[in-house]
Amino acid sequence: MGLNAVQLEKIMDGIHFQVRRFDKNEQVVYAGDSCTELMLVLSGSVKGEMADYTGKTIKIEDIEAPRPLAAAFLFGKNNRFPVNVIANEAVSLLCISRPEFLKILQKDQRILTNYLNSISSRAQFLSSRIKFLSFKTIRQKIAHYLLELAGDRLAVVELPLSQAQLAEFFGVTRPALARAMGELVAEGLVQTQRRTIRILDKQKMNDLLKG
Amino acid sequence: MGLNAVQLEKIMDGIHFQVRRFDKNEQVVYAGDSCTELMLVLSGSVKGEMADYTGKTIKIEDIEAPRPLAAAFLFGKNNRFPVNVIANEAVSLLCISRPEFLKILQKDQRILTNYLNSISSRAQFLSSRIKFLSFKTIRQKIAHYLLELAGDRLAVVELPLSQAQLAEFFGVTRPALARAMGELVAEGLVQTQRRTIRILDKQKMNDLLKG
DNA sequence: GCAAAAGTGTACCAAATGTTACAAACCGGA
DNA sequence: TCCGGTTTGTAACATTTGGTACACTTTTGC
Repeated sequence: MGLNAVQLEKIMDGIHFQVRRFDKNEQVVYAGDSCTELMLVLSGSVKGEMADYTGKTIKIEDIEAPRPLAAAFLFGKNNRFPVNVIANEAVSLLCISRPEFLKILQKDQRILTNYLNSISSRAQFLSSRIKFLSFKTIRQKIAHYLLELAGDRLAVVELPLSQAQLAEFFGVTRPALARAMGELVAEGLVQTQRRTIRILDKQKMNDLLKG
Repeated sequence: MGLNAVQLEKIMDGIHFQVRRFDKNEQVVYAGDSCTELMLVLSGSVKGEMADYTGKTIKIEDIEAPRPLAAAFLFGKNNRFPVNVIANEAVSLLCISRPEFLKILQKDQRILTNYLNSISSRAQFLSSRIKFLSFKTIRQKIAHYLLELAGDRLAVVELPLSQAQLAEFFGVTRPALARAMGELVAEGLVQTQRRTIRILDKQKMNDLLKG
């Protein structure tokens, strides 16, 4: 973060790289392709799609400039792309081979730090996601989610997602989520007014997580 | 990987570090502590424990020499240890501050590569674990697990885990796992003889994953 | 201000899994 | 060989969640 053109030019001096352009809907990489280069989205955006077992594809995520593509797969044991990548629009990608990229990392500490931060944050995100998925019941997921959102201080929280989005995030159906929420209300643990939720009994909410 | 004493000495030249020793059962770090140093287990082993919401602690993992401690938390957005770390036995730790460690990474490409590989592999592992957890039914988990184990060629696989261990890995109860397996047998998709499993119909097994 | 769309609360039944219990098959050592 | 512990197979019942449908409320766009 925070590199100007002059600094960039200095860093890229003596580094081999190439810029590739793709048109809208053009396939950038195929799932299973070997991942030997760092690919950076310079302009435009691409989407990662995973081939469903049925053959139909589902979108995993959008990657917009200036983010890297599959940063966790350039290194590590598995060097094959897990997804198909397709251009959302006209897009240009900066491609740098692994050895060249290592040179850059060794040359500039800011880039090294940024890259380490990026993949570390991803590992942390995945880790917290797994912790979340390990809660068995919907009640537990709600309790964990609300307590996290409220922190130590607050008793009233505003949901940042619609019920349907929240249900998808939880990996459950919307009616099931509404039902579980309704039970918590009936038991006097929370009060709800559409997206506004007041936590009445944090102690009991915590108890839910004991399993 | 693959650094001898002379090489190490050369790398560590001019680097500030310290070696700390802990006795058995001594607490090495507290959950919530800020993580500003790389900590490397030189000898002995430590365990990571998470404080349950009940107050009781559960063991997360053992870390033995020569592995690093919480490598994903030295960088990234969240720089606080997620777990308590306690010495399993007399243990010595090599501690290097983040700036000093960055110096090392810039100085030696092998260490840089090793470190990048380590974090990346972890992210990949977590990612595949999430994919696995996202299968809804036990049948799907079994199918995915067996197909992965068998690969393209084999039809007969030997389970490396007991049914109880497998159930825990799947995050389900043992009887439920046995029941689901029994149904697959009844439907003629597999044959089982305790831990030995023959996949009779790979096509149908694949179809299960379509959901 | 009205109509359409989106979001929410609730009910019903079906499907999947957890819980508990017990019997049968295996395995190791005396 | 026999015995005890472990692993595996199975059953009955309770609980949780998914699937679907529908009424109601709120927001959005015209």
